[in-house]
Amino acid sequence: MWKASGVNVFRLSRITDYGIVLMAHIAEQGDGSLHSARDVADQTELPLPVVSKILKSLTREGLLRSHRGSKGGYSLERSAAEITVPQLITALDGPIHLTECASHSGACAKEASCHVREPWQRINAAVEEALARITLSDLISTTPGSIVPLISLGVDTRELDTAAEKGRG
Amino acid sequence: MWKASGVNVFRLSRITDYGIVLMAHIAEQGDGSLHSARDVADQTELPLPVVSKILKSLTREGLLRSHRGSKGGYSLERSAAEITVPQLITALDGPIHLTECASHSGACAKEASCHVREPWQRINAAVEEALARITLSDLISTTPGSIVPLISLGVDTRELDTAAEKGRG
DNA sequence: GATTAATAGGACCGCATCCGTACTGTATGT
DNA sequence: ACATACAGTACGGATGCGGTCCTATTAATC
Repeated sequence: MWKASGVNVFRLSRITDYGIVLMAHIAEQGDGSLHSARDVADQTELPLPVVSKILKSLTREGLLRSHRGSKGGYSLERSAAEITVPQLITALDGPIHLTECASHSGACAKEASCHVREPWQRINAAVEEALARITLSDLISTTPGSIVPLISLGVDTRELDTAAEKGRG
Repeated sequence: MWKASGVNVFRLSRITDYGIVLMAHIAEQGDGSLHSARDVADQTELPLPVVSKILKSLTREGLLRSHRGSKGGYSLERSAAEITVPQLITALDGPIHLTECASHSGACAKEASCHVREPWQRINAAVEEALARITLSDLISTTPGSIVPLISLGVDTRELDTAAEKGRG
């Protein structure tokens, strides 16, 4: 059966997906370590042009510090604990606006007759908040059973499951 | 200056955006009320074909109940308080998987060398959880100052602002 | 100073897919 | 019967992501 839109529209871009992988890789080697785009590409098994492009963007957005010339490379601008997921997303995908009308007033011609604009902004804030509580260092903590990030969110995964059940009727 | 990818990729589809508006409109009239696609389209000032398409999807996903024939229309299958945002998103945009590797193992050929897969799944769950705490009735509550959904999340918006500042360096 | 290695910035295009429309079929009330 | 309204599908245009390539600039090394 068809759906109104695609199969899975609510996603981050592949560039951002890769970007987080790259940042995690760099962070794993220590906050001050230096990495050339080539090295990172080799070790993550991602195409060099893509890696290069992403690292350049992250540098321009202030998340990485670049060192040009021979023996150059990239290092974290701040410590991994100070880099949050929304910062990474914003750097690569642009500001987090789940819908057009969640961003700013004036974006939608139907604003006057629409009663959902302000709630959308709240939803947007809720998502951004949830993500802001997860830092790059959380992403590289290698304790498999750890649910520290979720606990800090006050998350009870049982509720999620329950809601999903109900959603499926 | 260019970016690695577009200006704002992390968004819901327009169909889902509309879908929430439509559901909110229907819910506003009361849980049992009946609405034809034409009426909803007229009142929300959205194109009828689009509205029709979305309502059909929502029906098939179990969020609306349809009544065919003359004097037919759509009504909520459940009360507005029992319909959550992730259910709406899932119905129209498909399951919430922020990235490919957040969905299921085997989707990414680089799984073996990737240390970020499990954290991505946690991020995904965090977002879904945050959204699951917001119901359709929250969206139509017309109390402008209400931050009940945010409070239930334990959200402190000052932290978000601070993080955003830091992100911009 | 020449050379090499590495980042900076941007141009370009194929391809996927979202968005909206149109059309046929089926059910229901008058 | 007829009109109304939903069900399901097919289809095309436009947008923009995903990935590559090229040139300029900067820094270390010999």
